[in-house]
Amino acid sequence: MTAMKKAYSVDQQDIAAIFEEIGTLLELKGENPFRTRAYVNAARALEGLQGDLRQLADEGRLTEIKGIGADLAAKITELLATGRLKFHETLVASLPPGLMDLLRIPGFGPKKAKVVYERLGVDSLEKLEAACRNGSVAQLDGFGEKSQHNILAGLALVRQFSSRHHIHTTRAAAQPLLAALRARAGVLRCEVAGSLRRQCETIGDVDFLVSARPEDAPGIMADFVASPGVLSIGAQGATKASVVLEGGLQADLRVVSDAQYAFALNYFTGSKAHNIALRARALKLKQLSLNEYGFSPAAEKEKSAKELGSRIPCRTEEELYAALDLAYIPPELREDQGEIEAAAAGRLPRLIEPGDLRGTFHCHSTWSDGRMSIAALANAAQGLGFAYLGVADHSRSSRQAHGLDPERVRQQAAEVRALNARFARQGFRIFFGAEVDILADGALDYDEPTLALFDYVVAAVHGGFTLSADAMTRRICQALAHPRVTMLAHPTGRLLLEREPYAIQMPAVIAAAARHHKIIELNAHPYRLDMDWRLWKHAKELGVRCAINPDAHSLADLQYLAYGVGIARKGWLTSADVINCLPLQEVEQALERLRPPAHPAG
DNA sequence: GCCGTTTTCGGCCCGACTGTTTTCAGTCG
Repeated sequence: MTAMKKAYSVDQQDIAAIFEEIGTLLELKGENPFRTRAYVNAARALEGLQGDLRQLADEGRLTEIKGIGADLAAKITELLATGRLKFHETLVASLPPGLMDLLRIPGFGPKKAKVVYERLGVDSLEKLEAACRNGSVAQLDGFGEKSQHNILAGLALVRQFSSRHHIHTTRAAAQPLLAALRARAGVLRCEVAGSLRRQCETIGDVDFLVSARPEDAPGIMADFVASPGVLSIGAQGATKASVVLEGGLQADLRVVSDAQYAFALNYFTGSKAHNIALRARALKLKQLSLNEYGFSPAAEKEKSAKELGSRIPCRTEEELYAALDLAYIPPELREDQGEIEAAAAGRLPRLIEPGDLRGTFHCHSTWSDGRMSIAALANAAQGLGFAYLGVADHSRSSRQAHGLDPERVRQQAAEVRALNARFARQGFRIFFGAEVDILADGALDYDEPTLALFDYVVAAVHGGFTLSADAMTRRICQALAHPRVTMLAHPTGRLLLEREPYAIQMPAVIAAAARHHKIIELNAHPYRLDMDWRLWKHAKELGVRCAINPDAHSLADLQYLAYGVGIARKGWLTSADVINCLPLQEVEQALERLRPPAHPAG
């Protein structure tokens, strides 16, 4: 294995975070806003960068990254070489550490933070609260009683809720509101926009978009802010309202005319980076300015599309993209990660859809910690229209999950054989697998004769979390090299949203999977949706196939496959990249190819 | 601080809402 040791453990995500922070700090200091934005833009560029930043730096090609010039290239080089950035440290030291916390308050940005800091010496949430309570904030220029009151309300929210929410809980909260909006008289078209429509793993807030006649808008708005579950109203105007739902989720509603709907849907779906790139394209290609109301001639700034209607009317987003000579770009891809170039060249993939799944793997039965028998799981899979289902119960070291010893594995194998004899007539098959622990030394939890009983083996990490990132990565790569391993389970093992993923080096793991022709599991369980979608794009580029697995313990868990498909779509995956999309016979052949012959008798 | 078919200076996406203002700045998306 190649040495994975690095001089300093900063990667491009760390550098992006530092640039992001520099942007905020410069804003707090009242720096030139365009200089500030340059750092934020550079952070975005680094977050989405495919390939090896260190290699680019070594080859002196950092300035080839859009948004990185000579100055930022030098700062990246300094970070890679020393793990630190003098400029950043000086900047951090020049401001009190608690100042950044103030920005978490809704409606409270860098300019206001700067004022309360310079005029009142407020440099923490606690001091801000005290300053509001003794009335001194309301005395400041540009502030008043209302601002002071809103800051106190915002402080309470910050303390009560964290700022991002899982797609699973967000969709559950959004569903009834969406249904109510669609059912309301006067609502012509209605859709969820924003990061939820883009199928992002975590959601900052929910955006609803409605088209309606102007005279209907106020009533729709009033009903929305009075919906069940609304905790507080942040803003309510003629076309826009913003509320906080129980659980701390923010929900925004925009109402536009039906002629504006396609433009607004596109605009509010984002991402921001995608929107900016689209507008730049409209200006360059058509000399048209694009906003949420339509296209307008760039030369006539004062006459907007809002007043005159769009220069190019579009009823749907398909028409909007066509007006820019682009193929329709699915929401999941709208991250300015090459999708516009691909759409222009007609090279967009046909993304995987939920209906493409023919089966799934990694389901737990009552043999270990699942709640359904194997037969019940198989029936549920048939109910979903699947042609196969892989059972993969825990190996013996996972004692808390009633992992199976070799003797019970043999008993389970017999049950699966008996069931398959019955299911074969219906063209359905149960694949017999196991979720086998990767032990501390990188070895597998069963001996060779036991491993040879399985149709496939899912290797999984369930312990040793105190290992260093390098050691954990080596351990996983070693398991991937094992001939009996078919796929790697929940690679980043993010058990809960609030917890950090295991500190492993995913690019190295993906490279190992490519080297050994192994499959990487895209775990669809909402609390384990793991691997950033950018890594799936990277995996695809290396030809690594994935398996979208529910890690199911109950019937309800099988529904989670939809989340896995969403993440797969964000990673540009097509049905060809996902083994679950193969028909039964081809899966049998594929698993057989990955499976070494059993040892000769003896 | 970046960028360039307007290329080494002078721009940098655009609009709604709020609260403070009497015409606008700040924040947000």
